[in-house]
Amino acid sequence: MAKAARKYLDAADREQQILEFAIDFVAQRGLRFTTRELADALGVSQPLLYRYFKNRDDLLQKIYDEVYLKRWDPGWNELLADRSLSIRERLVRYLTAYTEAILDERWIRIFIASALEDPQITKKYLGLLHETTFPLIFAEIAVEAGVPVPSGPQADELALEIVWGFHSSFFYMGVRKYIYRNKIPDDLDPIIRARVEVFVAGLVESMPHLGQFLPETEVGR
Amino acid sequence: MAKAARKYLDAADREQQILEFAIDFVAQRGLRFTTRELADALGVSQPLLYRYFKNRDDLLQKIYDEVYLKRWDPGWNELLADRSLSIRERLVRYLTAYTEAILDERWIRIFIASALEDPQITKKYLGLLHETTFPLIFAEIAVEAGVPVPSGPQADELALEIVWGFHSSFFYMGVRKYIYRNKIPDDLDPIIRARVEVFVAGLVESMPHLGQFLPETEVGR
DNA sequence: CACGGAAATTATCAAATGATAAATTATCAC
DNA sequence: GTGATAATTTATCATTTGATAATTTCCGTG
Repeated sequence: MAKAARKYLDAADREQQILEFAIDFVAQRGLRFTTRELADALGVSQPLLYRYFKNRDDLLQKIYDEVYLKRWDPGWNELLADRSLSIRERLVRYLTAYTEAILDERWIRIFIASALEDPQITKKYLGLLHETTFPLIFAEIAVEAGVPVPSGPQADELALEIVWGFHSSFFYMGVRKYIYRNKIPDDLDPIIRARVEVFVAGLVESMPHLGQFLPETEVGR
Repeated sequence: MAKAARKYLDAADREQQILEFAIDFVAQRGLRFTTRELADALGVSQPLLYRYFKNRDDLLQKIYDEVYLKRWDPGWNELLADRSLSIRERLVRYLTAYTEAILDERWIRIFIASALEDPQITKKYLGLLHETTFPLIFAEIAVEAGVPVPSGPQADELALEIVWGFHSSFFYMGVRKYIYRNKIPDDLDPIIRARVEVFVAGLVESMPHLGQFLPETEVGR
């Protein structure tokens, strides 16, 4: 309350306030915003932004850092590896946590907008999925299916693609909601459970025969 | 050759040339391009653009029309309904054609950029999928599974979500390639076949039990 | 080959924009 | 309360930008 009445904020508070506001603002308006639009919407003068941020790009960089950092929970991979739970249950819990983290207007819109502008910005985040989470999911389902994880570059690639397809469908719900502005169901739990069921059942069923989809090159090796 | 040497093109030719060039240009630079950048890159003067396009927004609108129109083949739905082929084969053929149509840098990047700017632009295209193609796919797999298509709003929604998840994974390959700039496999055929196999097998297997994922409300009705 | 009309460029504007410097106002310590 | 200090605003610039008007260049036709 004392803070709210003040006109002159402490530098640290003002910087944080601008940053938080800018995140929402940029999520709505996209990267074409002007510094004046932002300052007007926040109710401060435009040059004030330059007291806290070196320039427009510096502000954007801070926005990216703030949005992307601290959304990734390293505990997720441990959860996926915890064999005291069924693989279906692990996937449901992981995806529930994951969708909760990313189904956020600011996260989705800034993620896509920044990737469109410069793919480097999102590279680190995507690498985490691609190199750690996806192989783990595939391997755990292989255990469930009772077959050895297929090896070889072609088989690895196919496995990754299968998991990509599954996993991306959850991110894509965010795209549908916050970019296409489609309605998506309020309660995601049944959808997560149904998709997990379809995916695990299908992959357990077909994993023994996935080799048939590989090019011949690897067969004789 | 006669056309190539001319400095003063026919109005219709010049308009087409600018439009084609602008599509590539906007796909790369995004919507933040300036009219001068565009004109310079094409090698004409900036005011020339205003001879052919009323203003910047008019050019953008023409770009959207050109990119979105004529990419949708109405024959796709007929193909999906053709029971002389197995459902797996139909899906493989449909998805092969579909991915070929949309795995295009200009299409993907302009689609996402325009949706980010104004979701109205992509609404018609998405409606086609949501209202026609998706229910059809689900119904055909129900036939394959030998069960009646579940009915009721909750069941419809769940069915749509399941197909959304599957179908979007192909569009998402375009996002990965042209927005994230990730490498994706050159040969998509094995991936399409494997994903179709996993999906159909999983859905056939689990469709009889999908009711368990519905909220209780519908059970007693 | 000249001449008329269409196509294109040059010149130019007013508004918008990122950024800086100078002046002003609030807040705190004493 | 008063003055020092930090926070904020006002004033201002140089560029950039979308758009228009005036001028010039090309090209087919008689």
